[in-house]
Amino acid sequence: MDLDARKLGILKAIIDEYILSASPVGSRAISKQDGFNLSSATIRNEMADLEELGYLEQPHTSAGRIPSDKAYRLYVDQMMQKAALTDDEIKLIRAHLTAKLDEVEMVMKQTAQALSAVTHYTAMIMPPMLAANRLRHIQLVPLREGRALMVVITSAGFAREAVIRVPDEIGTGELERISRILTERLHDCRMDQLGERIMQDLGGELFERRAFLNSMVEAIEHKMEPDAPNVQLSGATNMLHFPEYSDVNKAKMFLTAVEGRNTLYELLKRASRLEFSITIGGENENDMLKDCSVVTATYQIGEEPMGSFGIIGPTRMHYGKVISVLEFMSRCLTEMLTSDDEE
Amino acid sequence: MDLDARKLGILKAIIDEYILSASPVGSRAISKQDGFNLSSATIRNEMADLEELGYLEQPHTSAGRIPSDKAYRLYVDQMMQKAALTDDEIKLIRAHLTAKLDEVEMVMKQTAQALSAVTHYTAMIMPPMLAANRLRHIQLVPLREGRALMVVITSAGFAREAVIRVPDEIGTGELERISRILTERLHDCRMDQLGERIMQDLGGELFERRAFLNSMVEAIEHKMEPDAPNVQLSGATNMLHFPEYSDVNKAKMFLTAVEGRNTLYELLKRASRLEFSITIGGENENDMLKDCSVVTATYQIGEEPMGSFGIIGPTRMHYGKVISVLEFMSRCLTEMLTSDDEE
DNA sequence: GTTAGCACTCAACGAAATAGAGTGCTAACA
DNA sequence: TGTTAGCACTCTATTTCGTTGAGTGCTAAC
Repeated sequence: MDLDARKLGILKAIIDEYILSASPVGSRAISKQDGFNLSSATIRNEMADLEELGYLEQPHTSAGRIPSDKAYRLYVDQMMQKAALTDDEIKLIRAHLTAKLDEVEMVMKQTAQALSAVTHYTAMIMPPMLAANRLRHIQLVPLREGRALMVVITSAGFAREAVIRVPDEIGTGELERISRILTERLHDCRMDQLGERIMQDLGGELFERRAFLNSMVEAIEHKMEPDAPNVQLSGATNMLHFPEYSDVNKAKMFLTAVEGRNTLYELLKRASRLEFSITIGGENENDMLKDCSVVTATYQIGEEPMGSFGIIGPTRMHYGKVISVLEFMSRCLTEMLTSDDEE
Repeated sequence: MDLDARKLGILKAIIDEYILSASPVGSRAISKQDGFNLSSATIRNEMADLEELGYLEQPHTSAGRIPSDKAYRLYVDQMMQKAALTDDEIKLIRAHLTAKLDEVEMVMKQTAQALSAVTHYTAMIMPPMLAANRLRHIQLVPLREGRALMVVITSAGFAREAVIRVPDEIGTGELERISRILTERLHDCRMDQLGERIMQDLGGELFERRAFLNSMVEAIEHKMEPDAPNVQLSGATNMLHFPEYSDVNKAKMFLTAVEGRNTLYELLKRASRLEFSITIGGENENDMLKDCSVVTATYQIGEEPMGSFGIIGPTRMHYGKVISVLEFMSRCLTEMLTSDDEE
């Protein structure tokens, strides 16, 4: 028994239908569709075959069939057409993004909102990883009693702050001097090499400040990698509109899983290695997401991949549309973050 | 007919019971309690009176009674005892807050999490309003092509960044000079008076930079007030545990209302005027929150009120505990943000 | 003023009946 | 050999209806 063209066609029709209706698809519904001039009985035979092959499942004897994860995988890999964005959708996205966004955090928030608004699924995005950025400026500003605020600014215009301890013997003037020397010497140094460079280059001139520089490096390194709490989430409640989540307990499970950002953080971190990824139902490592599909993409600054973002929805997701939206958004983001109009 | 001591006692017993059980309280349940040596029939008579007075409601004829908003108001104003925090609760809060929190945003996040974890309700917090802070440092860092990153640092150690346009004729050296002059002259100026001061004081020395300074002031003012998207939220899904929200639609309504932060922002902004506030059910202006109670408090830096935070829960909320938790948290936050150990 | 007693109400629960969608199989057909 | 009509069968979802039990309101007696 083989997956011939007709079986494929029927499977595609079933998946398309199920994505819309969310309820098991019967043989009659398919046989009535244009294109197949087959009776429901014939479709039934084919459906039985497809079930045996693992592409369809039957919730119970007298129900229609629903696609399995395996079917979605086939669908995504071979059968699906991308759905171009409508003008309205593009407008909606632009409306979220064109407002003057001068903070990255705002860009992240707006992106997540745009994604969830346009797809009606749940959107998530991880802020940029700054490892590949280059240093532009370091400034130490004294606060009260042995503390200073260190501000580090990168080539792409990101700023990171941290409060650090300052040994008593370092005064305001000295902080200023250290700032100036570091800014001068480390200009254009990759952020993830800052540690080595500070330690190597500056042995001479700032030798007696070794310990202090060490604590600065530590603070910088800590701030460059985004953390779980920095993951932006939007539209988690969208899931409640889907019949899959009409059961309060399922909804609770899902919402609890995404509310603590750790799950999403892991997801996005792994996803940042691939330009694009689709994970369907059981393919997810996280048990909480066994009924969900996750589609992710990445954005860049210049040529350098900076972070990832994505959509979580029911396995019965409108993949074609989601993929198009993410591709579009990836271009938008890369453009926004790369252009000079952005922080 | 009057609210005598016995009626008050019975009302309190009913409210206490209902807060625990969430289901209508019958006369027998009260008459069996120690303290009242009254038969259920007597209680029934009193309950009928209390209903007539507007303190109790009956979902249907043969059900027990539930407290009205008016009853909760009376309860909160006159009858309730504060519930001291248990050691475990204090530990839980400290566990969230003692981790080295060097960014305000992290403090906000952790506070919200601690509040929702310890109360099992939904917590929200608004980041500090910096109007009353004083300027500590201004730094302009050139980015590419006519842009600079402006970093403003305040006395309490907060930093705000904004990308601003720089006229072509202003070079790197000039940016440095402007930074230095502004930092010197405006040192310790209240953030909300920065605009006037810049414009008045510096007419002479930086006269030809008037337009540029103007755009700086504008950017600063924009960044000092927290925005709706900055409101931190935690534990929204906690509400799903309560029988009040076992209906998916109610849950959806609530979650949608809090997901868009605007509602909460309005709530907290209004709340920041009062040191403490309790709003019960229908007292809420927002229709979405007619079934909820909102309890808010404020935190300070030094003597200056900085922002507000609060709890949203069902009207059947454990007010005594929530109030204690918020009072405790208010002290914690004020201490954290005031002490030198904080950004 | 308090209480026992009783008839009454109403939501909640569960069993039984019904409807309807859909299947699998068989036999006939092209 | 693939396709189709027909039919018995299965199983869920929905409705109906009786039952249960918590709780009330009222009355009459204490």
